[in-house]
Amino acid sequence: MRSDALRNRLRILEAAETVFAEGGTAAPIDDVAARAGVGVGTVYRHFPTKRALLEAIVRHHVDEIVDATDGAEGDPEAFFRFVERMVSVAGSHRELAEELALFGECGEEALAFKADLTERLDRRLACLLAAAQTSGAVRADVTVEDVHALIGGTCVVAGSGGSSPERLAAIIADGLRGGPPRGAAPTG
Amino acid sequence: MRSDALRNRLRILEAAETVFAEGGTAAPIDDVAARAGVGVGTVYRHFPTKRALLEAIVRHHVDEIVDATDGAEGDPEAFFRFVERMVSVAGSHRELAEELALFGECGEEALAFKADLTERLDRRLACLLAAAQTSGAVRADVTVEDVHALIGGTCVVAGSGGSSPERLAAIIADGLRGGPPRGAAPTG
DNA sequence: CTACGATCGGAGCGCAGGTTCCGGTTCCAG
DNA sequence: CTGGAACCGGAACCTGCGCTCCGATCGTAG
Repeated sequence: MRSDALRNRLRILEAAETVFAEGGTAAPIDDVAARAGVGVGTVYRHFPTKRALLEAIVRHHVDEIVDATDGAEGDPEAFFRFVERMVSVAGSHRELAEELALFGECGEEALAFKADLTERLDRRLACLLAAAQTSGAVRADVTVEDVHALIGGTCVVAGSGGSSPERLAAIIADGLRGGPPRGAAPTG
Repeated sequence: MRSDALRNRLRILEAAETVFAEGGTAAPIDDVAARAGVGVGTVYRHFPTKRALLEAIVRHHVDEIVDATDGAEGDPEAFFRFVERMVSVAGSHRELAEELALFGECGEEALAFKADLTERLDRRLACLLAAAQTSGAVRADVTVEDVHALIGGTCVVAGSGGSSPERLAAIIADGLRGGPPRGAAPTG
C-alpha cells in the first residue's frame, strides 16, 4: 500500500471515530471526509460502504472493551467493571450505543455483523456472568440476554440527560446483584 | 367538520399508530397514508407535519400511561407499576421508546414537545418516586433524572432481543429498590 | 336536486445523503 | 529521471422522503 493511501486511511478512521461519536450512525459520510481533509471518493476507496466504515469502528471499540477483561474471567467483580466500562464508553460514542441497542431491527446487510458482534460480546459476557453468579455476586436467574439488553438500553441514554453513565451503571448493577446492602449509594 | 374528514382523520391516526409502532419515527408518511387507504395530501391536511402526527400519538400514549396512576400518588408500589407499564408499552411501540430515550439530541422544532413531554412524565414520576422513597421502597439517593434515563433506555431495548419487557423492568426496579430479598426472581 | 365549497389523491418539487465516475495528481520501480 | 499504475477529489447521479399543489370528487345546505 502506498504511503499516502495509508496516511489517508488512518485519517479517515480517526475522523469517522469523532464524527460518529457525536452524530451517531446517521452522520453523513461527507462530514467524515471533510473532517479527514479528504474527498468522499477517497473514503469509498478505503471502505466500500458507509456501513463498512461504521462496523470497523464499532468492532474496534468492542474488541478493546472485551480485551480489557482478558485474564479476569474468574474474577466475580470483573463482570461489573465490564458493564461499567461498556456504558461509560458508549456514553461518549453514540454509534456504539446504537449498534448495541438495536439488534432486532436492522437491514439484511447488517445482520451478519450484528450476529458477530453479539457473539463476541455475549461469549465474554457469559464467562463473566457465570463467575459472578457462581460467587453469588449476581442473582442466579439472570440470563446473558437480560444483561445484553440492559447494557444496550443504558448505553443509549448514557450520553444524554442528567444522569452520569456511572450512576446508571451502578443502579442496574445493583438490580443484577439481587440487592446491595440497604442504603448503599450508586457510585458517582 | 365533514363526516368523511372525521372518518379519515381517525383512520390516519390508527394507521400511524401501527406504522410508527413497527417502523419507529423513521417510518415514511407514505406508508401511513397507504395503510390508512388515503393520499398523502389528506394526511397533511389533518396534520401539518409528520412531526405533528408523531407527537399526537406519542402524547396520547404518555397521557394514557400517566393517567393510569391517577389517585395512586400515595401508593409506594404505584411507582413500580408505572415503570413496568411504561417499559411494557414502549416494548411494542418503537416511536414511544425513541421519543423517551433521545432527549438530548433533537432538532429545534422538537424541543418544545420534548420539554412538555418530559415535564408531564417527570411531574408524575416525581410524585410516585417520592412516595416510594418515603416508604423506603426505593433508595433515597435516586433522582427523577436517573429514573427517567433508566426507563428511556430500557424502553429502547424492550421490543427486541431475548428478554421480555417485564423481566427488564423487574431488574431495574430491583436496582432502584436498593435490593429485594436475596434470591428474588424477576417476574416473568 | 343543485351548487358550492370543503375535501381528496397522488404526481411532482426540493433536498439530503449514499454511491459512482473520471480527469488530474502523486508515488515508486526501473 | 520518468512512465505508468495507484490514488485523489469532488461533481454528478440516484434514491428516498417530507411536503406542496391543483384538478377531481364528495358532502351538505338550501
